Amino acid sequence: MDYSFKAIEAKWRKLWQERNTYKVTEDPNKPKFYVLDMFPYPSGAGLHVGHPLGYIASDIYARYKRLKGFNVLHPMGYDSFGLPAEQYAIQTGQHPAITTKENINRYRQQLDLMGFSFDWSREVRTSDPSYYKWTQWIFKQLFNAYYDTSANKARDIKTLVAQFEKEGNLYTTALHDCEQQFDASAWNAFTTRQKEEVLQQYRMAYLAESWVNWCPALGTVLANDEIVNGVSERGGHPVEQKQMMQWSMRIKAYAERLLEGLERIDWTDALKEQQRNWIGKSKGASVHFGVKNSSSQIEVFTTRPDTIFGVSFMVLAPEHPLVNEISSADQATTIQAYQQQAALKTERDRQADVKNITGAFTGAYAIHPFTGEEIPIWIGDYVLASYGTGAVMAVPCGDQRDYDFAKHFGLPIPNIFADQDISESAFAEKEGVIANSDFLNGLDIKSATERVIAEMEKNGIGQGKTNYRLRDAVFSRQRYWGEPFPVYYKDGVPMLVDDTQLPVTLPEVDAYLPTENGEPPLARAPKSAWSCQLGDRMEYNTMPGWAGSSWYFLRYMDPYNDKAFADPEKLAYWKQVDLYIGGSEHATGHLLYARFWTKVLFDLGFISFDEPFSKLINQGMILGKSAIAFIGPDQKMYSSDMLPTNKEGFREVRILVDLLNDDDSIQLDALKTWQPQFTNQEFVSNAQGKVIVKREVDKMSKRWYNVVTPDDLCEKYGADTLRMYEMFLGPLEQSKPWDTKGITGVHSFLKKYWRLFHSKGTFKVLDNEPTPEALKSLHKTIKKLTDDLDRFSFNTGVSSFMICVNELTEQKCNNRLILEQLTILMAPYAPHICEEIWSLIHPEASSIFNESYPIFNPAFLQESTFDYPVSFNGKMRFKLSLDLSLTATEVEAVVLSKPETQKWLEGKSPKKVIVVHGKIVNIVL
RNA sequence: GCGGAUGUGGUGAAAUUGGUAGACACGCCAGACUUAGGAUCUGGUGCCGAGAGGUGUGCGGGUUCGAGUCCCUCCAUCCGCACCA
Repeated sequence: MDYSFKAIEAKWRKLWQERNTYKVTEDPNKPKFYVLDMFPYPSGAGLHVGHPLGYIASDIYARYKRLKGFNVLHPMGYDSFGLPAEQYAIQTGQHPAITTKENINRYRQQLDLMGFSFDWSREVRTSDPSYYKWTQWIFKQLFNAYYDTSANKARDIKTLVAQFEKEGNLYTTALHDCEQQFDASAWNAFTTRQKEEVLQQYRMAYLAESWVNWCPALGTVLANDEIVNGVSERGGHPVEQKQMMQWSMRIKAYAERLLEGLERIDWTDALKEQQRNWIGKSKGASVHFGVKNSSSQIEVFTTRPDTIFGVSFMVLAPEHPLVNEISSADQATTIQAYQQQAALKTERDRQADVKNITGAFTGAYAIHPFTGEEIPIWIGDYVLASYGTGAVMAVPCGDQRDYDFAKHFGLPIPNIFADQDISESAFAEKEGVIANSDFLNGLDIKSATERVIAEMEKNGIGQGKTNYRLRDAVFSRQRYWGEPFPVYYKDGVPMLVDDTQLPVTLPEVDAYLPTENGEPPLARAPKSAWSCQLGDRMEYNTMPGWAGSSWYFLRYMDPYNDKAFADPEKLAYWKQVDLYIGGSEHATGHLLYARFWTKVLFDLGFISFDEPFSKLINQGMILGKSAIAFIGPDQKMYSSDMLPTNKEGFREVRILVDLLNDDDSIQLDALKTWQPQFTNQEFVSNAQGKVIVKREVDKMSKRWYNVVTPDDLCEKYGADTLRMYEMFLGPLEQSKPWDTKGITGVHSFLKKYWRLFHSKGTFKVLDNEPTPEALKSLHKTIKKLTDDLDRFSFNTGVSSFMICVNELTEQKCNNRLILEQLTILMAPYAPHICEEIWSLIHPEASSIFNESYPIFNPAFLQESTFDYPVSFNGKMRFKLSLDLSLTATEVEAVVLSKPETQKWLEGKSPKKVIVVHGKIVNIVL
């Protein structure tokens, strides 16, 4: 009987579904294990071979853990709100829900082909009202929370309100943006609206006028992580800075804990560094500078307070609120011109224009807090309004940007470093001795920093401060296809929709575009279209893409619960995700936000853990190999080995990779029917009559015509072959180009495995006594496989199976015990074929995945002899089989007595002989 | 500029604590079987060399009896961040 993978795979897909093989329920008698994939956004393009890479790895691991006796939660779902469906809706008028559903069906079909062990009964979709009901509910918890810096946790806003009623905000330890101070009687005298305006400055989810990244082409704001190189991540449209009233999340409150938590989780250093970098902690001091002839003060943040005596000017961001107030009359025009010019520049222009130094003098002077000297105040767009305080004390001798600014505008550059030459550039090293600095003279940087901060704190000039680059996350989007907020407005005051009225479902609209007044699409919905109609109006913004994905891993634990986002007992059973697999592109988006929400839910007592993903692996990207053909000036297509040296007038065209033969030659007839432009194409073929293309590695994408789909490969080789081949390609974390050629090796391996059980076309295993060789092959494989899986080395696992099958074939082994255990070992990698084999051995069994994993027995690997490699000066020359009972001294004696050794000694006597028992012999000449 | 990762045959790669470099595959070469084969099987295959042998893990140094692995300098590629005070 041949290995008819198609029939086998179809059969088991059906039976697994019928038998609910992968359904899992909480079982207190078993240890749990939670294996999660980053759920996909179901795009219209479907899956290519790169997408399932991580799913295959997680599936293998989930099945392995299950065979090891764990109760494994391994769910899948869809991150189904998002821009592409909405853009498509704008173009076609088709409701995004319909497109999304179609795409999900297509994804599901493709995923099913691969034989994953997902418990589909737990599927979640973020765009499903029964799901986003709880996204809205969590938003409400965030709205009703503030951050208490003394307890270092989020708390119910009621606690804060009670405090305000008792003593105002004079002694509060809550984190806030509130500049107003009030006592209890003042608070109690506030109107509802005034109270809410104050509370907004404390809430974890808050409404505020803030600088946002506005993308005019998409008609919405974007979070920082949604912008790549100054343009939108989706679509690549330009982004500008704009002040708008927006919902935000006070993620800054968690900066330190997000940093600290990284110490406790098993993620790669690369990813942790990316998050650390994004959070951007820097220690320094906040210093207040008085302004001449003004009561205003300028607060600056500096990481180098030790250089305070080197300050020769100050620079404010053009948008700094004090600029207009302090500018002198004669400079006002210049300043305004500069401000306008800066405002016109997009973030991208500013970035592109780093070398171009610009700025303007305000005409005002600051007073140096220690020397009392007058310091000119400038504005310049190299100072960012959104970082620190939007103002810097410029120390040109110690900072290159300040140095360049000073040179450009002819400002003084006093040197405060002993023995440092600053005639060419600033001295920015973190080691040195301070000079010309009054009480800091002679101190090194570290002690000077401590000393000056102490002095500042004593005189009330400033204090030590830690600053973070992380900014609060903008949470509203002016889009249709997202979660509506559970918020309405009454007299301009935002109010929460009551839990009983959740979910606030997405209302139908007549178009998925902003209104004429520039309001978000939801403003188009008539009152009657809303699931609830409260106050003067509902909130028209929707939540960003990361809202639903920040907590979905919790919903899998209890996806149908309509009383809570998940049952506390189930949450307590499954806890964190033990293994999370997905791409590294989410480093500063999803992975940060999910950690943030988890910490808030933890603080508020809803869950018992404050990190969502205890181990995370980033799978590498599978790249495509594009096919490039050359069209000559004569419009003929040249085989790449027929190109003239002078390629002038030649152009390159990309050809669909499906049109290639294995030797990279084009199937010419297929090409002619592929696109009309090639219908009458003429060719310059090579000596073999072929037209060969050049292969180039690109991202796998439709636009490069280099997409390889899992469907085609499943059809041709079967899912088991594809699964194993994807693992065999190389280490999971590594990016690598896809090359279908090698797949035949894995496919013939599976056939070879199949043949172990079949002699002369019939299935046959024997109950004889296993041979020591077979036991050795098996147990070597058990050990290797377990080690490999424990370190997520899936590629070497596949090799081990090949070695084992090669050895057993060599030994003509068809012993039942050996082959059974091998089959269980292989089942996580190749579930269909192994399940089929298992059913042939055990017709009564419902699934191989109810068996238990083989146990390694070192006794079978014990050897009595060892082939010692004998090296001379570290270079291996020959091998010598010796009894392992020989001691090192005995080994040395035997080795030295051998004629082989004498030959390599060339009459010399060895200086030294090193014998490592059971490892190596090295003779030093 | 800062941070991270990676450099090993024609190709994908392996070598887990310093101990036989290139496992396992693809490809290629030779052969067997075959009407045929994109089937199956056998043997070979880092490079130089007829051979003995030499040489070899991005470059250059170092530590060691012994280095792909540890240390230092440099180079290249990829990724992330970036006028962050």
